[in-house]
Amino acid sequence: MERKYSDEIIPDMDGRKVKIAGWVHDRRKLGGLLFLLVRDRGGLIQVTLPKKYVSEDVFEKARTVSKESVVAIVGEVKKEERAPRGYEIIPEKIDILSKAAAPLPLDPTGKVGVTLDTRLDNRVLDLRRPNVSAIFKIRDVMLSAARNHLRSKGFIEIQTPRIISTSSEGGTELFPISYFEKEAFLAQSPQLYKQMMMATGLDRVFEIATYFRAEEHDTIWHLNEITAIDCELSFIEDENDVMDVVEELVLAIIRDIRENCSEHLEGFNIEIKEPKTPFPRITYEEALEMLDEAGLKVPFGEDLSTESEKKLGELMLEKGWSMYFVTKFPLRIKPFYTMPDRDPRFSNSFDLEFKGREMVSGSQRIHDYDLLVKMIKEKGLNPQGFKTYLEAFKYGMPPHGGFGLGVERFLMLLLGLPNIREAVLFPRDRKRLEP
RNA sequence: GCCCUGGUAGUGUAGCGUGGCCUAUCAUACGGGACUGUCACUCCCGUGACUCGGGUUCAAAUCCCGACCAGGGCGCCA
Repeated sequence: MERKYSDEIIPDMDGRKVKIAGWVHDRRKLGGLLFLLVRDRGGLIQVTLPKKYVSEDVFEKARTVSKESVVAIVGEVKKEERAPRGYEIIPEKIDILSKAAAPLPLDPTGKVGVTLDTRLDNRVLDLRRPNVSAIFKIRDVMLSAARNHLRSKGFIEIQTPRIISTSSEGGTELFPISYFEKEAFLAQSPQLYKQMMMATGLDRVFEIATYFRAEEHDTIWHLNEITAIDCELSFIEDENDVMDVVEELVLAIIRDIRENCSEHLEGFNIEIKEPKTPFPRITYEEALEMLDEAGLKVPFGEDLSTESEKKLGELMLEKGWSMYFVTKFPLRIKPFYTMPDRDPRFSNSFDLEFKGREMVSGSQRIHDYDLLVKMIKEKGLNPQGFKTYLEAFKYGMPPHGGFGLGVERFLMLLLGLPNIREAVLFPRDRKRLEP
């Protein structure tokens, strides 16, 4: 008999024999009456066992089966107003496919609290909780929305190497790995490769992939293994064209989630609103002025501290803006490939801020070979290490720009998750390598 | 890397300031029992813990030192 999911059964199927399967979520014993709540991907199903009407064997199995055991049940659908879904199953057969050990290391029904550490140690059980798995159903919609949107805008999806040689954009630390007789590293971003793609004539590319950062940070906001949506596009005027792409992408994702995730969003105490558009584009200098007026001094030329970034978020939210760009960062604090502004102190760069946190970072890139070599040297890096990257700029490179969007950060901010680790199935941080 | 806070049954917690009355609280889970409409069912009985190592003291869950682990903030970083 074909298995049915709980949400495929309706009260009108009264009298039909069905097979269901799932985990024993809870059990309520009332002497001669026993309720078994079975959880599957579609939710919970009530299996009702009146002692008089089911076989002794079936009743005994249901009475003694441990919570979270996997069961398959064949029974009759009974329309019943007193049951949670308007129907219940009266079983004629119960197979215990896998017994769960007791007691459980955490409570999937969520009756008692549990710390994040315990949850992550027992992540598989944790993910059985509907509120937890909902995050990943939403994440799925997020990435699918991003793909659909970008494709509709003429971007093609690419895959660049995760294993890279020494040459990199500098900045963040890399994880070294052993690659036969050579030294190699895990990719921190697809930056150099996606730029090289601009010299191929593909014009617009995107990549959704995992990257590795060997930073020893330890916050609710950082991971050592992250997922990013990276885009790069050619023939732009300046960074404003890139910001247009970011804005449309972010809006497309939020709209898709609002449309398709209402069920998954139920457990979150949050209403996802479409941010006010167009997103303001305030320059670094303007941001500094706003902060100065609010009593927060940021030394000119320095990056915004966490405190000032959060403060700026508050100031913007007061004006009704939950999402906004900060543009024209000092060239000095940006990577070598960032296009300088007409005012050489600044750069054609931007961050997209959401709730006072950086979620996207992007810029117009340098497409001129000589300027690029000059900037590499100015950053104290050796052009020799960027040989293959630089080759791509020698034989015709269009003006281009791009950005990277942190998927976990977006998900965390959108859903109001208290810790970025919640947005990853199996987070990797400074201390955690298991599970 | 720095600063702050914490570590008590399977899980989540109370107790710690002012050491003794802790034979360590409560909830939930777990085992047993009663119960035919539960939906955090209810009720009765039971099992189960002071992170580790030193120290102070007549006496340490409680005070001190160290280690390990965790939570938060900052830095670095995106």
